[in-house]
Amino acid sequence: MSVPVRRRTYKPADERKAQILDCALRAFAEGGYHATSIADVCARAGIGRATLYQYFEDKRALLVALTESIAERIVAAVRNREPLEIPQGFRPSREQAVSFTRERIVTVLRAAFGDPSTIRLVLRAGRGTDGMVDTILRRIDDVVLEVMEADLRAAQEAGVLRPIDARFVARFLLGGYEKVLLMYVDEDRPIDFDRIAGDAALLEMCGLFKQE
Amino acid sequence: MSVPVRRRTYKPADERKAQILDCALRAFAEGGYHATSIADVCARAGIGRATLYQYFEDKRALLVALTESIAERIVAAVRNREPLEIPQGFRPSREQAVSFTRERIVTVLRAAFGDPSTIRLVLRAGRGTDGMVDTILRRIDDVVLEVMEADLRAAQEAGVLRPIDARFVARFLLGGYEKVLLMYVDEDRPIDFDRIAGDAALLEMCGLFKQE
Amino acid sequence: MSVPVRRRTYKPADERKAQILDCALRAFAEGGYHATSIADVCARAGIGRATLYQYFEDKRALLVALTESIAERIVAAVRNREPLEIPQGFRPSREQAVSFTRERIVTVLRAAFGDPSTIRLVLRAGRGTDGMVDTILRRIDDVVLEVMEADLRAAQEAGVLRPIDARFVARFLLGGYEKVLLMYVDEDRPIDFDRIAGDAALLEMCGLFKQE
Amino acid sequence: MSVPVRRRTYKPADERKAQILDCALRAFAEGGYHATSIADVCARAGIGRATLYQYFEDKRALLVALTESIAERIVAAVRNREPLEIPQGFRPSREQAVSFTRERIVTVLRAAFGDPSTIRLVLRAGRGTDGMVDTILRRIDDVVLEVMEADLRAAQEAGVLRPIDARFVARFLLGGYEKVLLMYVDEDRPIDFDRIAGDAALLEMCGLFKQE
DNA sequence: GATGAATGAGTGTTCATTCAT
DNA sequence: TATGAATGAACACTCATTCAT
Repeated sequence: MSVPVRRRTYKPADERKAQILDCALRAFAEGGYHATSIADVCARAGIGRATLYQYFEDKRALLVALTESIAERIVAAVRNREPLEIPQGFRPSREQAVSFTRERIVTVLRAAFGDPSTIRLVLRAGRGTDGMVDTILRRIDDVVLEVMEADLRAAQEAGVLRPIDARFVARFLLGGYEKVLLMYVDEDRPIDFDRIAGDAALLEMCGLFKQE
Repeated sequence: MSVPVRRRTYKPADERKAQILDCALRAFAEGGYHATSIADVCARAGIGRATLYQYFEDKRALLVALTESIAERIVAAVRNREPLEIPQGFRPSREQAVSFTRERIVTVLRAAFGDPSTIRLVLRAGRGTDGMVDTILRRIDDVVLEVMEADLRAAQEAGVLRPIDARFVARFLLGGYEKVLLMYVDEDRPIDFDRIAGDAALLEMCGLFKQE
Repeated sequence: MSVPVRRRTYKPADERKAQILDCALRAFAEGGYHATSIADVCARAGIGRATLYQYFEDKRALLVALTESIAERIVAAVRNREPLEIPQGFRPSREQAVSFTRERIVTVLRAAFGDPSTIRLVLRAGRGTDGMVDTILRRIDDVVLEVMEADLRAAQEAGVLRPIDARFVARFLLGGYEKVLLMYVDEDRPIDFDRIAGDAALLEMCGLFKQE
Repeated sequence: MSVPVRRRTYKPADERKAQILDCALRAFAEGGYHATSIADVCARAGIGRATLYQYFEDKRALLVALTESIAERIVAAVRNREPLEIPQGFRPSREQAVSFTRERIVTVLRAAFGDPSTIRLVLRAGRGTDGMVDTILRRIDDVVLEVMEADLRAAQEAGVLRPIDARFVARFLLGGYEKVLLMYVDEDRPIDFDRIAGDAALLEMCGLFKQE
């Protein structure tokens, strides 16, 4: 029956800012951007509503900053990978190709989509809320697609992969990963990156059709 | 400087209802559910705001009805397909498998996602707006996945396809199609179903790895 | 102890708009623009807060519209006067000049500043609240000064009045009237236009210096 | 992109207080009381917001103190004048009267309204913001009117001036001076006290009516 | 069947002000 | 003395929704 008294807490500015971003991420991911009020975010952070406005212009700016920070992380993770180098005349076996692909996939997925809130925000909650945010999300897409395409092209040029339109394939595969990740997230199951990468690698490399 | 005078128009109830649904679809698809106001929808339909409430309980109900109607269409389209029947001992060639797959894909895509507004609504605008709507969208997903899985299982049992987890594969492929469709829609290009189906069929069946 | 239940009332749009303007005038005049909340204005009008926003963009627009409407009234009143025509060679006596001046003054004051709320708004509450409002208030000033100057010039050219800078004199006299009006208003006394005009006319025409 | 780093500065208490008052005067005069935030004032003074509260209770108290200090200055200036003494039976010529009046006017105006910020604050920005402030402003008015009236009465009793209601005349003239000063200030022109006093003295003493 | 007018409930946002250092 | 950080209290404003015609 008593109002929960919250003691004023103090933090250095950057810690507080980071904390707010973190709370916002979880709040937006769980409830969606529109359904989440500034009050919700602040309650999570244990701060007054006005405090949030010391760090972010407005609600929109909060989402933009949040998305931006995620984008940076993902872009860094993705770009950090060694570029694919296929030695002149190298002819991997099917098993080698599958296993190699699996490794590459699992690394990126883990780095970029390690936590469920990020997945939800990037693939759902953020989409269509605001022009600026969409732009940032598209940038993420573009960067991820770019490295996927680069990989594909390199392998195609080395004669290892079939020459299907790399742009198309990259899109298609990314869509596949996203859908599968969302499945885990929606069902609230811990994401089994190894399994996903294993199945996907096999599918990507060898297709479904069973010969002889 | 003058308010555009709108003459009062009369229509039979079901026509009006259909018209409102149509306007709502386009409005929601273009601007997103939250960013679209009842006033926007009514303006498109050339009716007063109060009129809409004669046909729909509230904004949410409007979206639900809209999604429901789309769900019905898609479910019908998807279920309408002949179930996949593979004659005992039939061994198709790779070319046959690819071409057959292409046909099945193109049919479903056309039926289910023939128009861009539907794609936008089902894959974006609707998601995460409301529990009921999400349920319906999940139903669409489930139905589509169900037939895809059924196909896969049948072909696996007939020994034609590799035994990768059918549930996973169905998800993955559906995700791929969705992402590619969204690409077209986002870039405002007419969707080239044949091309998509062609590339996807090859990828699905044969994978990327090139054997000599 | 019971919440005062207010029945919803209906009015044609222009009546409501006029009523809101009227309530706003009184509210702003009494409490000042900033200290008056939208809720105050609405309470006076017996309407819900949202209703006000059907008629005015925002609080600022309300004040602008209000000032504009007052400006129109004053400008009309002031411009409506017969222009001063002094017949060639006419030499009025001092008494004639004073009495004539008194008449002109009383007419304009009555027309322009007939009610205390208007005086308060124009001379106080409106000033310095907003660029647009200030512009309108300046327009009122300009128009009033313009006709005062015109009168002065005409009389100076006819040789009836002393050639003191007409622009200066107009300002100075207007300032005098305003200050006196505010005195009445501040002391909440009914304004005695005849007395004001009488004293002012004598002062203006004959000055203080007593010649025997 | 970088926040302007402000080094912490230290000052003796009364200097700081005076400095804050000075900054507040200019800030309020330029932007008006309500539109000026505490932050604005502090930015001008180059101090943190919390520092201001070491010197003034609150925003209102700041304005009160400011107005008070101005009031003191004006009251002192006005009261400092020699009281008007007219020798028994002295009959000044018109020219003497005008010239004498001019001198008295120019002295007071210079002393009381020497700087534009003060004019703006006293005649505009301060008005109607707060009961206490209004009281102080009224005190200024009263004191100024009091000496004007005293002058007038003395001269009337000496038979030099026409017996028009002294209270009214004082108001009227003060209003005139104020309006003219504001004109200069609004147009951002340096105030030409001599010219004002010259024209006003002539007008006051002799009126507009031209006798041959 | 249609709608102009009215509104409650809610949200984002601001700003003067306080606390802890 | 000075201030960065935190905040309550207030307020403007929006929008889905309802009422009376």
